[in-house]
Amino acid sequence: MLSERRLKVLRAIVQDYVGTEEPVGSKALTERHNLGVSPATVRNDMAALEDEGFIAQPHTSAGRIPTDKGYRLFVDKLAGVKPMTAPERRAIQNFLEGAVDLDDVVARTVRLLAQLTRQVAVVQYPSLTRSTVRHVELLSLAPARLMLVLITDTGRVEQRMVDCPAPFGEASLADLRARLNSRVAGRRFTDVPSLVEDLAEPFEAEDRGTVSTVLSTLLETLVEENEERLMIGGTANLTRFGHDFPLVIRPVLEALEEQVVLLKLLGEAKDPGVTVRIGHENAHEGLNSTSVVSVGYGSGGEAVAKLGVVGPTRMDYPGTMGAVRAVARYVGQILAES
Amino acid sequence: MLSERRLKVLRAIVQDYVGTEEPVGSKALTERHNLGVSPATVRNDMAALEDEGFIAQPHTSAGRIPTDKGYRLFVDKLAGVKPMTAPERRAIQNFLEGAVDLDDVVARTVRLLAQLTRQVAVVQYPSLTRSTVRHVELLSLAPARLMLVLITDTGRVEQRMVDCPAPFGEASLADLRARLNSRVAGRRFTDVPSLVEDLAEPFEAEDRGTVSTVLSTLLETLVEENEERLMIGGTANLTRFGHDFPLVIRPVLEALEEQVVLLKLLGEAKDPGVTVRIGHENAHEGLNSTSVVSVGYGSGGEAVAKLGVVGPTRMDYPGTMGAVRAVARYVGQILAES
DNA sequence: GTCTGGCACTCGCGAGCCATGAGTGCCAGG
DNA sequence: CCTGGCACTCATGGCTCGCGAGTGCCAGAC
Repeated sequence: MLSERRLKVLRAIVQDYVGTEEPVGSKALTERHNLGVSPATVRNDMAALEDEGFIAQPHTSAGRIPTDKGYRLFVDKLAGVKPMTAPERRAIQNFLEGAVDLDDVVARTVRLLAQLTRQVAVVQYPSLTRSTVRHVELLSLAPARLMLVLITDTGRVEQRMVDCPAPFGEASLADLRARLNSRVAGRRFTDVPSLVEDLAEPFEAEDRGTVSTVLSTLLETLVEENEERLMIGGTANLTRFGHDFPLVIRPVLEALEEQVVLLKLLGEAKDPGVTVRIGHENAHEGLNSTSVVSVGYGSGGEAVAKLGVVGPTRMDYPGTMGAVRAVARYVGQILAES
Repeated sequence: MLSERRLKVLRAIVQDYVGTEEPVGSKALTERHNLGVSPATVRNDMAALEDEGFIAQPHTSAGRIPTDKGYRLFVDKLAGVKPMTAPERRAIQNFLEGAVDLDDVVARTVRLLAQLTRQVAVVQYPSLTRSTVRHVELLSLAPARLMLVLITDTGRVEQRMVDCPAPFGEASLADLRARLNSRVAGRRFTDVPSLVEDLAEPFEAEDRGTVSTVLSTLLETLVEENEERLMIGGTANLTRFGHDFPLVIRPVLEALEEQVVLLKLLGEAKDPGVTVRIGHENAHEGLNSTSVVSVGYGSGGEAVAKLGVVGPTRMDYPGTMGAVRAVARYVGQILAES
C-alpha cells in the first residue's frame, strides 16, 4: 500500500541517517538523492511514513529518523546483501588460513568480524550436540581419578575430570576405552546417550560403578547449556555508538558478559540465511537499542554453530550482512579442511 | 620531610576524592575529618603538597585532586591492605568451590573479582612453563595424524594437531607415549626440552621423522608467547569510570583486547605481594588514566600465574588490594586441591 | 615559629535570554 | 497529485551575569 516513491523515500532516509547519524529533513533528502520531486512532496510522504510508524521525529521541527519498524522494512524489502569485493574475500581467507587450532580459528574469526564490520563480534564454538565424535580418550591420572577427553570432527576438544568410586585397573581402562570408541566414534553426539546405555553391563561388578560414573560424566558434558561456549571481541567499537553513550553502552556490556543471554540471542535465529534482529525485536532489554546480525556456519551443509555481530540499530545493514555471511562461509571451509 | 599532619591531609584528600569523585576543598576536609586545625592551616598544607606534586587543582578556585604521585605515596605509606571480612571470605570460598574444570575456575575467578572490586578483572591461566607435567597423551586420529594432549598439575589441558611425515603404527605410538611419559611426567615444563632431546634415537629410521615432529610440536606449545592465555570480565564496570567517559574508555577497551598488552602488564609486576601500578606508571599509553592491581597466585608456594584488576586511578586501593589478595589466595587453594 | 580568622580575588557553572535556522504542517493553485 | 509559499515550532549555540566554592595572602594571636 506504500507507493513506490514512498519506499524510495524511506530507503533514502535510512541511508542518510546511517551515514550522518543525524535526523534527516525533506530538503536534504531531495538534494542528496534525485527523487525528482520537491521537498514539499517528500514532506507529505514523510508524514505518511510517520503515520505508518516507519519513521519518527525526535522532537517537533527536527528531521526524521527510522524506527525499528522502518529498519525492518528496509532490511526485508529495500536493501539486499552487499557482497564482499574480491580483495576483501582474499583478505578474509588469508586472515583465517594461518589458524593452528580451533581456539585460534575462533579467535581469528572474532577479530576479523570486528574489524570488517567495526562492531562487536560474537562467535559461538561449534556445538557438541550438532557435531560427530571423532574420538573419546580416557586417561588415568591417579589410581581413582580419570580424565575424559572428547574430540569432535570440528576440532573441538572438551575434557572432564572423573573421580572413580573405586580404583580402576589399566586393563579395564583399555577395555572401556575400546568399547566406548567402537560404539560412538563417527556418530553424532545426539545419538551418544542411546548408544552407551548398556555399556556398563559387560564389566565386572567392581568396575561398574566407575564405568557408569564415566558415562554419566560423558552425558553431562553433552547437556546443552554446559557445552555452549563463545568468544566476543571488538567491544571497543561500542564507543562509536552515539552521543547518548553511557546510558546505552552499559546494558550492552552487561548483556555481552552474560553468555546465556548471547547464546539465547544467537539461538533464536532459525533462518538458514542471515538473520537480523532489530532493536526491540531482541528479547533482552539491554539490547533494545542494538541490532544483531547473525548466521549459522558449519563444515558441511549443516550449521554447527552461529556467529554474528551486535551494533547500533543505526548500522549499515547490507554491508554488515555481507560481511557476516562471507566470514561464515570461509570459517565453514576452514573447519571442513581441518 | 612531610610533616605528620600533611600526610594526614593527603590521606584525607585521597579518601574523600575516591568517595565523592569531586575535587576536595579545605573546608570540606576539616569538616569530615577531625584534623584539629582550621581550614586556613589545611590550605597552607595543601599548597605545600601541591608544590611537591602530590596533589593538583583542575582549575584555579577548585578543590584539589591527588596526582599519580599522590596516590603512590598513599598506597606505599598511608594505607594498608584492607582485609576481607569473614563473611566475604566465606562468600569467595563458596563461589569458587563449585568449579568443575580449570576453565570454570578461571571464569568464576574473573566474575568474582569483577563483582568484589566493581572493576575490570583479568585472570591469567596458570603458566605452562611454571607448572609440572602430569601427563602427555598421544592419540591417533588418522593414519598420519596425531593429537598431542598436555596435562599440567594445575589442571590445564593443551592440545595440538600433529601431521606426521609418514604413517605411524599403533605399536610405535604406544612406545613413544610410554617413553615420553616416563621422561617428563612429574617434571617441570622448563626442563622438558633437555629431557626429550635424544628421544628419537631408539626409534626405527622410518619413525624418526614423526617422533621429531611430535617433539617439536611439544616444544612449540611451551614457547612463552603462545602458551599464555587469559580471561577478562567486568568490562561493564568501565561505565562507572567518570564523566569524561568516551575519551577514556575507548583506549582502555582497546588495550584490554590486546592480550599481549595485558600479559606484559601483569608480567611487569615482579613483587611477591600485591603490586599496584598507578596511571602513568603503566607503560601502555591507553592505560595512563587507570591503575592496575595485580598479584601472583599458585597452588604451592610459588606463583604460576597472575591475576588482577584494572580500574580508574581514583579507586579504593586498600579494598581492591584486599580483594585481589584474598581471591588469589583462595584460587591457589582450589588449584592445589584439584 | 606556627596557627588562625579575615578578606579580596578567581573562575567554573548554571540560569536566563535571544537570535538563528532547520524543519515542519497546511493550504491554495497549477 | 504535485508544488510553492507561508506561518509556526523549537532545539541549538552564543551571550551575559550572579552565585558560590575555593584559593592565596596577610596581620595578629598563641
